Amino acid sequence: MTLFWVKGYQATSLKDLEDALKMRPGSIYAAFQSKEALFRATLDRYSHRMADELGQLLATARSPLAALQAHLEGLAELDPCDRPSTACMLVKSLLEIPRDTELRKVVLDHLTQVEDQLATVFERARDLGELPPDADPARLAQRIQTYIFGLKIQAQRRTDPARMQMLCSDLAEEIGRLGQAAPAGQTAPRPA
Amino acid sequence: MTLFWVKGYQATSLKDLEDALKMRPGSIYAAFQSKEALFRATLDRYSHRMADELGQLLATARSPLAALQAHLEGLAELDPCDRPSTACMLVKSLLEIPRDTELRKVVLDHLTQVEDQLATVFERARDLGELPPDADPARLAQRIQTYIFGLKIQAQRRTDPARMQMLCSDLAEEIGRLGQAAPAGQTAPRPA
DNA sequence: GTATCATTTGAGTGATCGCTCAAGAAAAAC
DNA sequence: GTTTTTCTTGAGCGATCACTCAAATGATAC
Repeated sequence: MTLFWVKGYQATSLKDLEDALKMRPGSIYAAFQSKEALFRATLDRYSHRMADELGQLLATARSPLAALQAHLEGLAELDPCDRPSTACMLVKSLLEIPRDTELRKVVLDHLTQVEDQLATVFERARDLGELPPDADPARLAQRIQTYIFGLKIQAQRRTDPARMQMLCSDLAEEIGRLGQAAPAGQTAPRPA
Repeated sequence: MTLFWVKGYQATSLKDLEDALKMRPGSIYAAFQSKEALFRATLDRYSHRMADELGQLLATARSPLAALQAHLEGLAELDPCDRPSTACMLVKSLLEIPRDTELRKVVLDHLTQVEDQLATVFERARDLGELPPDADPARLAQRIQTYIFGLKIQAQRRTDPARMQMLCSDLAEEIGRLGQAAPAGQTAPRPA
C-alpha cells in the first residue's frame, strides 16, 4: 500500500512490488490476480484505515463538531513521519486514473463512502443540537471534504509548517463557526 | 498541452505526442529537447493562461473580492466543454511527480506564483477598503487556493451539477464574509 | 522413504517505453 | 539547374513494461 500510495499506480512497477513484497512475479500473480487487482486491494485497505481513523477520532472527541475540527487541525502535522505520504491516496488515484475505467469507479465509490461518513458526523452534530436543525449534513460533508482535499494537497508542497498550521486553523475555525452561527431563536450549545 | 493535461505526464507516451503534434519522433526531439522539456513548456503555457484568466476576471469584475468570488462560482460549470480537464494541471502534476526532482521544483514554483497573484488581489482588496486593514493577504491567498484545489478535485468526480453549484456558492460566500466581518470600528464598503 | 499436492521460482514472452540517427525531402542560396 | 542548408522521416536502439509457465522447491500424507 505504501508503495502505491507514494509512487502512484502507474509509476509503481512490478519490480518495485517484487522488492516490497519479497515475492517473485509468479507468486504475486498467484496471490493476487493482476497489478490492478492488487491496487484495488490497497485502495480498500486505505479506505478502511481512513474510516477507522475518523471513527476513532469521533469516539475520543468531546463532540462530533469538535472531532471534525480536530481532524482538520491534525492535517497540519502531516509530515511524513508516521504516514508514507501527505497526499490522499484516493485523490491521487482519482487524478491519475483515466475516465470510463472500472478502477475509476472503485475510487469514486470510496470517495463517496468517506463523504457519507462525514455526513453522518454532521447529522449527529445536528441531532445533538450543535448545529441548527435546518443544517444540511450532506452539503456540509461535501464542504469539509473539499477542505480536506485542498489541505492535503497543500501539505504536499512542504512549505513552512507554521503557515500550514495557520491554514488548518482557519478552516477548522470555519467549521466551528457553523455551530455558532445559529439562525434566529437558535442557541448554540456549549459542549463540555 | 491538452494531452499532458488530461492524461498526465507519465501516461502520455511519445506515440500520443506524435499523433497530437503530427510530428515524427526526430522532429519532436529537434524542436524540444526531450519529453520532459516539452512537458515543462506546457506547464509554463498552462500557468500563463491561468494567470491571464484570473487577470482578466479581475479587470472585468466590479471589485477584487467580487472577482475572486466569481472565480469560485465559475468552477461550478467546469464541465469539459471548453476546458480539456476539470482538474488543475499543476495539482495533477504535483501529485504524480516524485520528490527531489527538477520537474517538481518547476511545479512548486508555478503554484507559488499563482498564490502570489492571489495575494496581490487580496492586498488590493484591503487597500480598497474591502477588507479590514489588519487582513493578511498571504494567509487569505493560501486559503482561497486551498478552496480552489479542493473544488477542482470535486469537479473531477462528475457528480450532480447542482451540488457542485451549491458547493462553489458556499465557498464563495465564505470569501464574501471576509469583507463583511470587519473588526470593531470598521465598516465594510458596499461596492457598486 | 515415497508419493502427492501446493507454492515459489526466474528466465523468458511480446509489447511498449523514450530516444537516436543515417538517409531522404524540402527550402534557400546562388 | 545546381549546390548548400534546414528540416523531416521512420526504422531501430536498449531498456523496461506487465505478465506467463515449465521446472524446482517445499510441505503434507501415507
